[in-house]
Amino acid sequence: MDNRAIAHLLRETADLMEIAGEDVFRTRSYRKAADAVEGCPAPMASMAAEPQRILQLPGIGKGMLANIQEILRDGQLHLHQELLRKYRPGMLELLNIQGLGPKTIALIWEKFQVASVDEVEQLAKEGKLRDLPRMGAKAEEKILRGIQSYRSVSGRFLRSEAEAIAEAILATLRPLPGVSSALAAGSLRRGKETVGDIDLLVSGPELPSGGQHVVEAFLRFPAIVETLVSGPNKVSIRLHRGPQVDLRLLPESSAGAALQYFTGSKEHNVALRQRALRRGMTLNEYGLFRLRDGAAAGEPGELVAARTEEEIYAALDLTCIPPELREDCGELEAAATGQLPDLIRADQIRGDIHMHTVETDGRATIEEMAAAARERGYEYIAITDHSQALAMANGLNEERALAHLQRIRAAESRLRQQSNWENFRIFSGIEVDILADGHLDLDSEVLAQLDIVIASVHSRFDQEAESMTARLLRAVEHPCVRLLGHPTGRLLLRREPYAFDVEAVVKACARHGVAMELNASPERLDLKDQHLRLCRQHGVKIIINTDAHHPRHLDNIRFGIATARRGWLTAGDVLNTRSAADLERALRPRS
DNA sequence: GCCGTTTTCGGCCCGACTGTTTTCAGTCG
Repeated sequence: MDNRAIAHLLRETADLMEIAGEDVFRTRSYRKAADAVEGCPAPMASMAAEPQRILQLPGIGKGMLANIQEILRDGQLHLHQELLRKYRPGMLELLNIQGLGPKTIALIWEKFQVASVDEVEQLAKEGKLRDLPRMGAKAEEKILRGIQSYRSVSGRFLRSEAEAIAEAILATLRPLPGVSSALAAGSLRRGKETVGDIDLLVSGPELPSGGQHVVEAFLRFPAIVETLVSGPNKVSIRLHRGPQVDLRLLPESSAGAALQYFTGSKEHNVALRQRALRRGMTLNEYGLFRLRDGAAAGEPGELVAARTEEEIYAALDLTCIPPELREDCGELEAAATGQLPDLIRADQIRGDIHMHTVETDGRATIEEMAAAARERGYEYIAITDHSQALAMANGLNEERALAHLQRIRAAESRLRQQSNWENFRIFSGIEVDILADGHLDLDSEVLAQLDIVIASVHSRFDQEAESMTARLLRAVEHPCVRLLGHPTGRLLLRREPYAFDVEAVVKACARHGVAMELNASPERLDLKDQHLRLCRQHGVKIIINTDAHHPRHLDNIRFGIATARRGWLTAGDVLNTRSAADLERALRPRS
C-alpha cells in the first residue's frame, strides 16, 4: 500500500472517530499522522524494516507506528474496520456535504438509523430533520442545497489529480518500442478545472495492429480495479477511487484527426463538422475528407488532412485553435478572421505575489520561498501571510504584521547583496480577511504601509449570494484594497464556490481600479471562464497567483495559466507579466 | 495519540459566523 492510501485510511479513521465523539486531539493526531505519511518522500513500505525512521516523522509516535505497521501488514486497520461496523460507510460520504458535520451525522444516525445521502435528503424533504435539537427549517434547506451541489461535482476529479494519473501512465508508455507519441486529450488537454475521465492517445507507425505490448503495459498500471473494454484499438479501465481512463491506439497517419476529435469539446466539434460540411467536406476521427458528388452515403472520399491538427484547421480556412478555447464560444469565428487572441503563456509570468511562510501557516521561510521563485525564473514575489481573523492559521495582528514587514524588508536587502540577486524584489504584503460586514480585519494604517494587500473571504461560503456580494462590494471600496483575492472560495471537488453577483463585483473593481486574483491552487476553481471574460470586458486586470504554502506549490502556476487561457486572457490582461516597478505602481495601497 | 518536558501529565492552531437559542453548539477555514 502506498503512502497516499495509508494516509487516506488514517483520515477516514479520524472522520469516523469524530462521528463517534472521540477526543478531538486524538482525532487530530490521526490527521496529522496522515499528513506526515503523505508528505514523506520515501514509501512507508520501504521504511518498515527501520521503524526508527518512521518514528522520526513529526506527529508519529509509538501508537501511530503500530497503526502504520498494521496497515502495511494487513492492508487495513482494525480500528477503522470496527468503526465502520459500528456505523456505516455512507457516513464518510455524508461528511462531504456542506453544512453536515460529524455531530449532525451522529445525531441523525442516533435518531433515525440513517447514514446515506439519499436517505438524509428524504428526511430533509419530509421536514423530519427539524425535530432534532438545534435544527430548523433553515438548516434543512442548507443541507438540501449541500446535497445538490455535492451531486453536481461527484464523479469528477481535479485536473491536478487527473494530470498526475495521466502523466504517470504516459511516462510508462512513451518509451515503449513503436510509440512515437503519447499524450492526453479530452477535457484535461482543454485545461478544464475538473475532468470526468481521462483520454489518452498513443500513436506510432505500426499502431494499432502492432500494439499488443502497449495494451499490456497499460493494463499493468497499478490501482486498476476494472477493465471495461479491451480491444486492439481501445482499452478502458477504472482506477481505484479514481476516474475511468480510455487509451486509444492510433496510426501515425491519422494522429492529428484523432487528437482533434478526442480533445473536443463536443460543442466545438459539432460546429467544426458543420463548417466542413458547408465546404463540401466531412470530418471524423480518421481525417478530413472531401465529399464526392454521386458517392454513396458513408463512402469515404479523398483524404484532405489527418496527420496534424494544424493541417485540418488550415484546410477549413482556420488558424489552429488552442485546445483551451475549443468550447464553441466564438473561437471558430475568431479563427476564421485571424482574431484569435495571443493567449498568455507560462513563460510570460514574472512573479508570484501570493504566498505564505512559517510566520502563519506556510511551510517555508521568506528566504526559502524567494529562492524557489528565483529557481523558476521569477523577478519578484510578495509575502502575503494571513491576518488575525484566520486564527487557525496563526494569522497576524497589527503588531505582528508590522514586525513581519520588517523581516521581509530585511530578507530582501540581505538577499540583494548576493550576486545575481541584485534586482530581485520581495514585496511586503498580507492576505487580509474580509469580515461579514465588508470591513477588513486589520487597521488601515498598518495596511497602508504594505506594498500589496490581498483582500480575501475565508469563511461562510454557504452565505446567500446577496450578502456575499455586499461584503465584496464594501471591501473593494477600501482604499488599501487593490487586489481582490480568490472571491469564489474553494471547491475541493465537493463544495460549491462562493455565490455572488460576479458582474456587480467586476464592475465595482473596474470603478475602483482593483485587480482580481486568479488563484492557481488546484482545488480553487475561482474565476471561471465567464468571470474572466467579464474582467476583460470591463478592463479589470487579473493576477495569477499560486497561494503557495510550500515552495513546490509555485509549480501550480500552470493550472492558473490554463484557466486564464480558457478565459481568453493575453499577457496584457495579467499584471504579473509586468515588471516589479509597474506592478508596484498598480497595486500600492492608496493612502 | 503526540509531544516535551517544569520526567509523568497537561497542552494540543482558535476565531467568525449561523441558526438556534434565551447563552451556545456546530461548522468552517
